[in-house]
Amino acid sequence: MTEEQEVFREHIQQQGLKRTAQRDLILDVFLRTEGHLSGEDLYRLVHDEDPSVGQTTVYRTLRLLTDAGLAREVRFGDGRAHYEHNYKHEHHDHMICSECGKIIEFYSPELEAIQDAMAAKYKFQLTEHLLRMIGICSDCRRKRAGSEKKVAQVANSARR
Amino acid sequence: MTEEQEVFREHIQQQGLKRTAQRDLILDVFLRTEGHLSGEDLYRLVHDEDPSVGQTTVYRTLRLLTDAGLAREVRFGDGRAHYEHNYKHEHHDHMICSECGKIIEFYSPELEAIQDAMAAKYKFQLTEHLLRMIGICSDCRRKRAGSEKKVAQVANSARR
DNA sequence: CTAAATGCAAACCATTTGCAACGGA
DNA sequence: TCCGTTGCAAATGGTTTGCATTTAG
Repeated sequence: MTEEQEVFREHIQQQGLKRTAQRDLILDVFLRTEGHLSGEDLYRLVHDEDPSVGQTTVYRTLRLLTDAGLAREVRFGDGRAHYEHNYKHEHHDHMICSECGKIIEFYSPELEAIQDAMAAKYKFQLTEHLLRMIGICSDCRRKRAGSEKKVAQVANSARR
Repeated sequence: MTEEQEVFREHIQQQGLKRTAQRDLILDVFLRTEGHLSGEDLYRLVHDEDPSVGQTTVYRTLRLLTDAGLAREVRFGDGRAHYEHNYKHEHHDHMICSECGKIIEFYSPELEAIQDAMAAKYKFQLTEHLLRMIGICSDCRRKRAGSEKKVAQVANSARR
C-alpha cells in the first residue's frame, strides 16, 4: 500500500466515510497519471478501465482527494478545473504557452518570500496562492521566427 | 470625450467595426463602475439603463473592450470571468478573502522583476500573468478571534 | 448597398443535484 | 440496519452561437 492510499483510507475513516471499489479505482488512476488532469480527463481514464463508473462519482471523489490533501485544484482560466498531485509535492507555479498549451512548472523561493511579505503588509493570512504566467514558450518562439506573417500584429496585441 | 472613449473609437475604426449606441452605453457604464464586474454584473447595470440591450451584446462588447486594451479579464476561479479597468491602470495582483470575498489589490515591483527573471530563465516570452492569493483578511481574522469554534480545524486544513 | 451588429432563443459544456437503488460498517 | 454512496438523468449557470433582422458607414 502506498503512502497516498494510506492517507486516503485514514481520511475516509476519520470522516466517517466509506471505502468503495470506485474510490479505490479513481485514486489509483489519479496516482498513476502525472500532469494536470481535468475532471473529464480523469473520468475518461477511469471509464476506460471500468465503464460502470459514472462521472458524478469521479467529480465527487476528486473533491474528496482534494480534501484529503492528495490533490490540488488548479484553474488555468479555460473554465475547467484541473488537478495535480499534492501529496509530498513541492508547491510550484505554472507558465502556460498560449500557442501550444504546454505547461512549465517552476518554483521560486524568492517569489514565495515576497508573497509572504506582501500578505504580512496587509495583515492577510495566506491560505493558498496561484500564479499563472501566460506567454509563448521557447519552442513556439522558434517556430514562429520562421514564418514572420503576423508577428508585428501579434506583438502589438500582447499586453501585460 | 474621455481618453478611453477615444481609444475605443479608434480601435473600432482601425478594425473596420461600427460604432453603435449599445456599445457606447456599455462602455459608459463600464467606465463609471469601479471594481471587478462579471459579464452578468455589467449586463444587469446596462439593462437597468436600457432594457432593450441584450446580454449577448454585453458579452461581445466586453471582449471588444478587452481587445481595445480598455478592460482586463481576471478569473478568480469561481467559474465566471471578471473585468477591471485596464487603460492607464497600473498592473496589480489580488488577495481574495475566502471568508468575506473582499479583494485587496496590490502591486509589487519585486514580484514583477522575479517573474520576468523566471520567464527569462525558461526562455518564455511573457504576455500576461495572474497572481491570486487566497486567505483571510484582517477584518475576518479579527472577527474570527472572538468565536474560537473551529479555529484549530480550519488552521489545520489550510494548505499552501 | 453591404458587411457588421443586434437580440432572441437555443446550444454549450463542465459541473452539480435530486433521487431511487445499492452497499459498506 | 443505517447512513453513506452510486449512477442516471435532469438541472445549473455563465457564456456562446445560429439566425433572421436591423443598422452604421
